[in-house]
Amino acid sequence: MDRRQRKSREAIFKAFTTLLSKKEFHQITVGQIIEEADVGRATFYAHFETKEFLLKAFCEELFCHIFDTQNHTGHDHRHIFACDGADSVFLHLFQHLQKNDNNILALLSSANNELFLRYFRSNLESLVQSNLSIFEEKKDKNIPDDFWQDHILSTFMSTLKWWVDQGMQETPEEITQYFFTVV
Amino acid sequence: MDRRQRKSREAIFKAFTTLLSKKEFHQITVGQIIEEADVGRATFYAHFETKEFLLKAFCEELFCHIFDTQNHTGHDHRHIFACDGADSVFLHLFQHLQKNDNNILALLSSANNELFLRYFRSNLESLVQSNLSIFEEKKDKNIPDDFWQDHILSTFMSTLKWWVDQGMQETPEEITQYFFTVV
DNA sequence: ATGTTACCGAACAATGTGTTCTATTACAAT
DNA sequence: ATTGTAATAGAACACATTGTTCGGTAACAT
Repeated sequence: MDRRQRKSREAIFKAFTTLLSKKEFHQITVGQIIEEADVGRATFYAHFETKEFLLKAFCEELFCHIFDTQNHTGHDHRHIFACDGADSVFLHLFQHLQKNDNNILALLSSANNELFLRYFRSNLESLVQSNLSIFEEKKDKNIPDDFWQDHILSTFMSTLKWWVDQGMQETPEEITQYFFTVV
Repeated sequence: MDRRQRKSREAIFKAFTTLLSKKEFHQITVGQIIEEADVGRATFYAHFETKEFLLKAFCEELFCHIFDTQNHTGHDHRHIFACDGADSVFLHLFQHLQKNDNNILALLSSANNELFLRYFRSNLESLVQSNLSIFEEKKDKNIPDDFWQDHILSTFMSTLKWWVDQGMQETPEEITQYFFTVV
């Protein structure tokens, strides 16, 4: 990719992150983004159709980074699926989130970001699906599979949200224990 | 209240409900509301500061109707707290929602309405608080009280959302059973 | 060195918001 | 029934935001 393109794209992402830490998504304007990013208006629209597409691209990069199953060799970052052995993927995910990469928590805790939460949830969905066996013993036979799956997903999301809203005072291990206790 | 005022207010509420059943909140404009309600622009702003305040007022009336503890005598509507005896308030709430008063389900199932969900949740909060004892036996002592309370609340919300999104094929009794099973 | 491509900056139309004004009409109280 | 009050319609208005277009400039790859 052209260096200029990359620079503009990154400047926009950076500006977007900065603004997201200060205010909600829907009250951020394109004008603010391009001012913060110091790029021209036309440049923004050359990169992203609308503000929503920016969020979409932003989430995709973020979730790719967090959820991606592939190991990027030569990369010091360990993906959650690369974890060796005993730890649950959920603990690993909580640990990962605690680092607050890319200021992701600002998105989780701010008031309105249901779009972000939807992306997060849908990315988490496949993770839960491939780990359903962990919860098999806890499942009651009287409830449908998809309801059960939805419940695990929802419980993870609300646990995470509760953790962040409370200021993340618990360790990832504790929060994982809470999660497994209630589910 | 002046009959003209009441008429305008109701016309706006009605138009708002109609529009909400067709599209998401954020893509409804004031222009569309006043056209549907057939009131003047200035009239709308004489009643509501902004579109958000309209939603706020709308939710307050709705939740007052559903959650209010007072019995309006001479009113054929039975409030959930007026239920006599054995049934849980949660079953009663599911039953109530099944009737789809005021098209409330359009708000629950449509894509973006996190504002509505927040109102719903905060209204439900006190209901859960005053019924915490029901779940006392299920509570694990290793988790904090507020986490437990948040979990019950979140589980109810996600159960309701799942029910609506799936087309409400289960009876209120079944869905209540699901709810109590997973919580 | 050259052709391509992204960039800036400004201007632009289109849409939506919230305010203000005047004239009109419904209302309530006497 | 009359009269003063208050809500309304309707239009105009300033303002903000969106997304597009265009010409000139500078960075890029080869």
